[in-house]
Formats: sequence, C-alpha cells, structure tokens
Amino acid sequence: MTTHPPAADDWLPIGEVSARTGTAVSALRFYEELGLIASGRDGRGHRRYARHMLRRIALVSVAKRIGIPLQDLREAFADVPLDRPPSHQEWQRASRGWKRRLEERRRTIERLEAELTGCIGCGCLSMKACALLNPGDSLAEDGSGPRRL
Amino acid sequence: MTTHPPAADDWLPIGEVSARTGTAVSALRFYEELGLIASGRDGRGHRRYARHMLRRIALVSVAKRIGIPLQDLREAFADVPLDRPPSHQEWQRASRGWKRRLEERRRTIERLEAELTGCIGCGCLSMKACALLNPGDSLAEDGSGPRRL
DNA sequence: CGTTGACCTCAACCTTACTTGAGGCCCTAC
DNA sequence: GTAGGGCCTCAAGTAAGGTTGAGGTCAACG
Repeated sequence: MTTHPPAADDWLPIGEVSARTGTAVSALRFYEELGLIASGRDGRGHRRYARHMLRRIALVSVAKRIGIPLQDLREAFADVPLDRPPSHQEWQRASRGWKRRLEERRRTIERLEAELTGCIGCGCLSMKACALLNPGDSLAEDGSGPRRL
Repeated sequence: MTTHPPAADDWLPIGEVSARTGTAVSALRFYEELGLIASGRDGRGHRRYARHMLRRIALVSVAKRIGIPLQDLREAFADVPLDRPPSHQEWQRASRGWKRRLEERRRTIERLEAELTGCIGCGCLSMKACALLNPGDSLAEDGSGPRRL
C-alpha cells in the first residue's frame, strides 16, 4: 500500500527484505551486528540490501529452523564474500559445507529413529542394550563404573 | 572412588544418574522443576531416582540434541506416568509419538537438502525458482507483492 | 574430632537470539 | 503544515535453558 517505488530494484530497503525473507526487521539488524549479513546505505542513511544478500538471509533462517547456532554460521559462511555476489564456485563450496551439516543432522536423527524403533520392539526392558540410554560411552570407564547392569 | 555402596541399586542417587545419563546434576534438578522428570527422597531428603526415569532423562537429552524445546516434551510425555514404570503399552504409544516428531524433523532437513542440491545445480542464479529463498508463501499475496521477479 | 564428599535450597547469573521502547530524521500526502 | 510511514540508534527487556555460588546438613574416613 505504500506508494514507494521499489527503489533501484537491485538494492532493497530493509522492509522489503523483511517481507521477502520472512525475517523481522529487528532480526536483520541483529544479524548484521553479528557480521552474518551486510548492507550498504543510501543517501538518508537507510540500509540497502543487495539481492545476493537474500540468499544469505534465507540460509540464516534455515539454520535457525533446524537449530544450528548462529555462531556456527560464521564458520559456514567464512569463504562467502559479504561485499559482492559470491561467484558460482564460492557459492558451490559453501553449499557443499551446508549439505554436510544438514546431512550430519539428518543422520543423527535417523540413528535416533532406529534406536527408538529398537526400543519399541524390546519395550526398553533391556537397559544394557538400549542405545538411547547409553549415548556414547558415558557409562563405562569412570572410577565408579556401571554397577550390576 | 567414593566408598558409597550403590544404594538400593534400583533407587539411584542424583550423582549416579548424572554420570549414567551424561546430564549435569543441575540440569536434572532443573528438569524436575519443569515437571519433566520426578524423583523420590531418601531419609536424608536426598533425591532418589527410579530406574525407569533414566529412559525419560535420555529422551530429554535426545530432544535437546536435536533442538526440540523442552516445553514440547511435556506434551510428548503427557501419557507416560512419572510415578511408576510405564507399561509396555504406554511406552510404545509414547515412542510412536516420538518417532513422529523425529520423522517430521528429518523430513524438514531432507527437504532442505534437496533444495540446497537444486541450488548447487542452478548456482542459485534463478531467484524465483529457489525454494530456499521462498520458504512457504511469504513472497506472494501481500499488498506490495513481489516486484519484477 | 575434624574434614571431605555427596547432597540440599534458593537466588543470582549467563548465553543465545532476539524484541521492544524511547527519541529522532526525512519524505510524501492530505 | 502536520500527520504518517519508513527508517535510524541505542539501551533495556524477554524467554529458554541452564550454571554458579552461598550457606547448610549428614555420614563416613583417618
């Protein structure tokens, strides 16, 4: 309903970016503070976002959705430039990093699904066999040791 | 290295539960405060955990690992009794609920993986086609609408 | 008999991820 | 010319998920 023209169209104001990415304006400013995204300024000191930033913001939202901490994103984005559209190659490399993370997470869940299925089968009556109960090796090897399991 | 005997062996002290589940003592007390787990008390007012509580604690840890908020757990645990070992049937029903949650989460990730793969293929040059950029329908249908995409 | 260890409570603090509010600037419309 | 919309900054507040610390009890060890 605003009568604002879409500006340069390749240089979007924060409200537009917010609407398109579904990310709150305040969150965008916050991500910028963290160095996860960047923006330029127009004559009035208002933020302007390059189009390639939408991709980056989308990835931040995705990370949030699956519970990856924002700090980890800095690392994931390490080789993707903030100041210009990433090259095809840069983007590919980053994407592969992302896929790896997603895959790890998916496998964790798959493993848990399998374990839970096992538990349904066994009724989890057998404590020593339950992988859910013994994640990693926390049970073994300490001074007091597992007792009479 | 303590010389404490393992107590009644079916009624574990908090330190033992912490060691076996890999959950901090403080976290166990916190979960109890939230009503996610429960314990009895011995003569000295010390918490004692029934064995079946280990399962429950394990599930809380799992939820944490995959980013499910603790509040959602109350719901997931709604039909599993706190005061006695759940019956095989009760446990099965709860487990199935858990599986559903895990599955949902896994599918979200799978979808994102697929989308990201698409992006790698296309180099994400095509903004309008990128599912990552347009999660849900946030782009369409508002007053200002997408412009010249 | 003192001290060490495991546990207790309650209150304060911490991190992450934001949101909200106060106070202000600029531009356009009525 | 003033009302409103969109943006700005900076500081404070919020919610989740715990951790840390102070101060205390009880029981066993040496």
